[in-house]
Amino acid sequence: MDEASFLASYNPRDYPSAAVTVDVVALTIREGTLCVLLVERGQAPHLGQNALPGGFVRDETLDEAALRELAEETGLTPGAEQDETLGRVHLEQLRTYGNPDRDPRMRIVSVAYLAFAPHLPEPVAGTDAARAFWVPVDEAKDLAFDHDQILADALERARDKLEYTPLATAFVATAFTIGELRQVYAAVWGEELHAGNFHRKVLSVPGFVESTGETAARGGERGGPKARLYRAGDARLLHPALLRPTREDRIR
Amino acid sequence: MDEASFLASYNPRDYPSAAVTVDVVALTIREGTLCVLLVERGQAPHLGQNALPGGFVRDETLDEAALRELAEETGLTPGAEQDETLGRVHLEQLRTYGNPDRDPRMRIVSVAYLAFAPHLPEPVAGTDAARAFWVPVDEAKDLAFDHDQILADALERARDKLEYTPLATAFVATAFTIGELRQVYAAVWGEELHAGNFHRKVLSVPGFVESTGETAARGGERGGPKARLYRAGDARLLHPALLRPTREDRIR
DNA sequence: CGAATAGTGTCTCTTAGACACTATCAG
DNA sequence: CTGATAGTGTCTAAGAGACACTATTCG
Repeated sequence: MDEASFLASYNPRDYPSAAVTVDVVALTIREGTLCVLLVERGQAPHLGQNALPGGFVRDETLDEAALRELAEETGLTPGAEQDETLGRVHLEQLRTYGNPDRDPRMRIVSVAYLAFAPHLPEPVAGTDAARAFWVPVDEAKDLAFDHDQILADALERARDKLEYTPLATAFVATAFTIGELRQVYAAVWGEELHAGNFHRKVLSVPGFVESTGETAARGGERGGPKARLYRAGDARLLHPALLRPTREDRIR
Repeated sequence: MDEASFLASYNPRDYPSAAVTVDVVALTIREGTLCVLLVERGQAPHLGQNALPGGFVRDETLDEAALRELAEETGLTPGAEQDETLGRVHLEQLRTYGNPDRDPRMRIVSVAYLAFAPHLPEPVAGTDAARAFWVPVDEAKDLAFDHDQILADALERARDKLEYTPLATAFVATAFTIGELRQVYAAVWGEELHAGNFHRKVLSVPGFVESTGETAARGGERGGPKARLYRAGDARLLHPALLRPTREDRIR
């Protein structure tokens, strides 16, 4: 049955319907390590197991549902106030997971979202967020449902997007040094980058970063000169792109 | 409400649920022009308007639903028989559209798919596919619901994927000439490519194409030597990529 | 001071793209 | 023959990456 005839004979009770949820893969960088926001499940199925934060979609857009879930689990408030932290979160749809057997109880179609955030405060006890915590992505295993797969897809997407978009700036403060930006790439890609070449390359991409004219208050923790500060530029795509070191196994 | 507490207190009738559909953006190339498969709606809403083929998701995966819809609308049979045409269709999820007001009757969440197909036969009358037809993408306007937006997103994705994946080979026969491949790029990108440089570039990308050792039966329609034939190689990503001519307006 | 970091200079290799040119084939 | 196409050669400019080097700052 196609959509047209479905609609023509429409009666909500005549057709099977599914529950629609959103799940959010929220990524941030803490102490040089890429971390993901998880919650511990308080009920069956998968009681006690970790899972991605998510929930039922209400009378709202899918994007709104994802932002709401993220806000609830982090204890931050969304909205027009342009919160210095949550207001800067980048949110995008990842993909949708809807295998009939992905939830043991009923058909649940989940729209997964990917969120990039600068350093967020630890979720505060006493709120909805009490059950949420940040975990290094390497330690996020054995998640509930198909969330291992969702996380894997999210990480692959994140690594790709750093190459050709300026999204790395979503992980740092509004003013940042080139070294901080390089640490973002290192954390997400899991490999060190040559500092000198990275520096020159970032500055050579039009619209990636622009100078604030300021300089960092102090040098590095283990020595080194005070670095210049930059803010995100107006480019939406990086050209030329910052390609990862080629790995044959990604190609075939 | 998050997913955990939703599941714990689960009763299907207790919660609002949505209808889940798949919509398919099927692209092919006919006479050098990129075309999309459309159906004419036979019922309200949007009676008589063109729309993307799609339909309700049954007890199957989302991917299966999309393939089934495509098969029904083209009159071809899917399945393990590896049909010379439908078996070679590349199908991937595009994104999910679920704004509360996208359908006037009820909440419908639609998972959109993108299909790349070699030249398919005209849909045959007397079947479900009688209402389906191929339309050049430039002429596919004023579609029902939010299908204009879905089509626009699909075209953007298709143009991107040609750059860094070997998907162009999904638009041609199993054996093809470099010239035919170039016409695929020209049709999707909407701009001519330099024949000589394109030729050398395609052959320089490891795993993109491999020679069959054969030669085309005859030269071009308007003259020219017989071209060598190639088949798709084993690369899943093109490295180096075949980048489109840079356009400043795509970057900012 | 010694170690680490910011930032720059330089060299090599690869790639993109412009242009030119020959060979082959249809009409 | 004429015109169009297949395929190759060559040159230039740009970018990636290796390596070297200086200057600055923390401990």
